[in-house]
Amino acid sequence: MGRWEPNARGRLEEAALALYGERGYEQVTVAEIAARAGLTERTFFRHYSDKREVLFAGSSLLREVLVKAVAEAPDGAPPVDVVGAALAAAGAVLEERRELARARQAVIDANPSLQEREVVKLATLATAVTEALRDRGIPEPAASLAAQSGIAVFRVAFERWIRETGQRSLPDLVRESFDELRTLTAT
Amino acid sequence: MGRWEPNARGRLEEAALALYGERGYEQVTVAEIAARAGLTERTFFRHYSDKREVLFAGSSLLREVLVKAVAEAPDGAPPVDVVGAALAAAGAVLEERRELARARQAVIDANPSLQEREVVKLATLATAVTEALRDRGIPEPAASLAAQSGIAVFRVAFERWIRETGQRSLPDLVRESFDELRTLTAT
DNA sequence: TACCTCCATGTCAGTGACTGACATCGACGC
DNA sequence: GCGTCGATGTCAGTCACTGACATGGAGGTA
Repeated sequence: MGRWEPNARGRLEEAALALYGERGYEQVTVAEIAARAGLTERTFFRHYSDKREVLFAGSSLLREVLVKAVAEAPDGAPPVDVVGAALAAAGAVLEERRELARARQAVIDANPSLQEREVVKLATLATAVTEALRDRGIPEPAASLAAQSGIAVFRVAFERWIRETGQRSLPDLVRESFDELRTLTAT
Repeated sequence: MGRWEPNARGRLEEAALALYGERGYEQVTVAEIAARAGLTERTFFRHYSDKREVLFAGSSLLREVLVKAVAEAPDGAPPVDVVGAALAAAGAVLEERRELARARQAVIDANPSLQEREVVKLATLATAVTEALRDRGIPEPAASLAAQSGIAVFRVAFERWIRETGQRSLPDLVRESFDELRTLTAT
């Protein structure tokens, strides 16, 4: 057994989400989060660059999944389909963490500075997808347009998925929202 | 004459831009900005919610111009033209402050946390335009699409305007970029 | 076994952004 | 003249975030 309990990051993220949910983001100090995780404030800042970032660590996983899915799409597939498949893959990742995602989103929705960070993270995802598309040889501005529209679709689907008590899976909702965009732009 | 020098906000903004430009955003303290403006740190925070906001105060003027232009566009004009006219109006506002805009953008481009705030401000502008369009009876998703594409066009034109030493005015560049978008989407 | 290096974490002392409470004092209306 | 108002000052405090240095188990090496 190590000198320290394992999975410090996991404990920090769990503690932060719980405390932010209980008392609101601004009413929680980093020292409290760290204490709840059995760590010190200094260690928190070694893992996360700031107090918000602890809520957004998962977005790097999402980015990897998106980029990988774009890279591995069949040759010659149209950009729209490539992005659609990538978004469905990302949706599948979140599908298994629905309650977590819901709690996290509630915290973000209650605080403007967290929304600010969320917007940036989404923009980062769009940029990553754009670059992955360009690596497939898709030229601008098609790459940017497809990526940004795709992220917009994902937001819509994600919001429905969070809001509904329903049975539909996130990948299904992504496909559905995507079809709506297709319908719109086909007119 | 008043008890205080007039135009405290103007002095704060000028001092902040100058200091950020000279030494970089992070190397400047709010106390220094306030001192240069002949005020105290506390007064700075009465005018601006945080250290970044002093650079973005002008965006509310831009929002007003955009919303007003959208509202006053001729009845029955297609959304695209409404947005185009609004962007040109906003461009005209900035046209008179080119060196200011250039200095400000250089500061923003040099600091990620300022870029974060900029992204949020642009999103806010897009939302305002969307609402103004909906007030004209333009339904979703046309309103959102037109607004967001419009802001994207504005960003492209603005970047060219900042970068070029050229003679072309920002409103002209806005129209030019807008035509490029039209060409793209017409295919 | 003894030793050594690594590295995640702890400890401590800062700096600076931001806030709340209260004081000040010209302008302005009465 | 007098009272209110509003922009600013003053002061003390909290907390996010950082740099420098200490600690001690893990895992490798002689």
